[in-house]
Amino acid sequence: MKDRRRQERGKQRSEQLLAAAERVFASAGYAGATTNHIADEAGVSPGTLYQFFPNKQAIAEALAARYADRLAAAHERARMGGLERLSLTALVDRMVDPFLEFHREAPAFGALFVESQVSPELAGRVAELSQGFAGRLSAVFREWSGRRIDFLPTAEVCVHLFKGLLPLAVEGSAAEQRRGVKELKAVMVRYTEPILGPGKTKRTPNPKPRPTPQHDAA
Amino acid sequence: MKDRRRQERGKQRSEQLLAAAERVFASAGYAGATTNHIADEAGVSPGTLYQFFPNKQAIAEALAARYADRLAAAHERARMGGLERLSLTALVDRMVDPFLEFHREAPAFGALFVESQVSPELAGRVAELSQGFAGRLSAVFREWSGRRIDFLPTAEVCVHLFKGLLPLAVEGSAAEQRRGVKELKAVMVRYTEPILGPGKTKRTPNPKPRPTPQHDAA
DNA sequence: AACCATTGCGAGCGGAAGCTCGCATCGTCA
DNA sequence: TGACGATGCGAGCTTCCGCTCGCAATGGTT
Repeated sequence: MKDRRRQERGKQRSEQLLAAAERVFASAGYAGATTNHIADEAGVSPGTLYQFFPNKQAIAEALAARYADRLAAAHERARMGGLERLSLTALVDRMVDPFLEFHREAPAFGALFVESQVSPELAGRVAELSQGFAGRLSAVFREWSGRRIDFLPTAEVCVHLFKGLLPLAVEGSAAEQRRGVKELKAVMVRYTEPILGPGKTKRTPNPKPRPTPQHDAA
Repeated sequence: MKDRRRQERGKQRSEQLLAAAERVFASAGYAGATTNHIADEAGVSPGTLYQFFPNKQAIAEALAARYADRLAAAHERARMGGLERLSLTALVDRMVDPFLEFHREAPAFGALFVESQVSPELAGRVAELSQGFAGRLSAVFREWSGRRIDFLPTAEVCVHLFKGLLPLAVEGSAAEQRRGVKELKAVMVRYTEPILGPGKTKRTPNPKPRPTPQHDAA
């Protein structure tokens, strides 16, 4: 009874601290964040923080682990309903949109995902995150294309494209963000198109599927 | 006479310190580098370091400014001889190769160029670097395509592609680096092709210029 | 040789950040 | 209600880092 209560409280505190850490990491980055600030943001004392996490790094690792799970779940959801009948553009939408939406509701994700120059252990966790993403992407490519090729290298390039273009897709005005997202998707489509092949059952089987996309805003 | 000598010595010391800072920034990043370490690496005392630079940030700014000049010069050199008769692939080579070579001989460049989470002033300097790069790229696109369009947005996307794929092109084994460079160029070509148009005087005027590039290593 | 401006040194200062520890508070049970 | 373990607090310890300042070494001029 007592233990149960204690565990529940602990879970709550833990969540509370992780949420606070998320906000602080998002605004200051990992290196710029201080544990005192995180504790403050959570409304608890530094001592309480250290009852739940052995050190600052562990907080970021816990966030990374949670993000890895959530992102995998989001992509699993995106795969429901099958992929074979999608155009390449739609396929890219299916992979990019959940990722961006996830990024929006987990703002510290970007900071941890992109930020280099962290401790080796944390870097390892983040690398796992990227690898998981790449693995899922390559599986999707394989399923969609029907080819029995190892798409992992291609997927890894795509992950780096994500990282590189993420700032364009989430920073600046709403219009700039829309542009950023569009360019991100365009890059993905144009890069993967010759590698994935035309696909088997597409909605646009005519020889000129996309009329050579241009900048619409001159 | 005395002044002349003093100035010469000062320049030497300054160079010495910048070279040391370059090594330290390259291996530890900006935040991870310590001024004491830089002074040590240069074989001087912290006090001497602070005779030439008011603070740590100024060191990085001096490096950034020097990098901006050098990179601009490298690109200017790459434009010599005209661009009109080049294929798009060759054009991308002309812009990417100097950049990569520059990165190799100025290893701290990548750390400063990619690293986020620095002081606003330094971030501004780095942003200038990116903008200069994007500006030159857009001018090249304009000259090559012959179209009187503003290619700056496209060029900015390209700069972000660079940043994102740079790790793939400069880390890992030599074979991995070659692959990384190849993919970087492939991304550039495929992304810009529909925007830049087919070009006017190309070496490959047949309707199927590149036979749908694939992964060569399966 | 004597002098002195310039250059160089490095122990140490000020402060910030991660983390701790002894004490206060709370909640449960006799 | 009193006692006692669990929970929470926050001042402060330890370490590290950017930066300084008083003193020593240098070398050119007289």
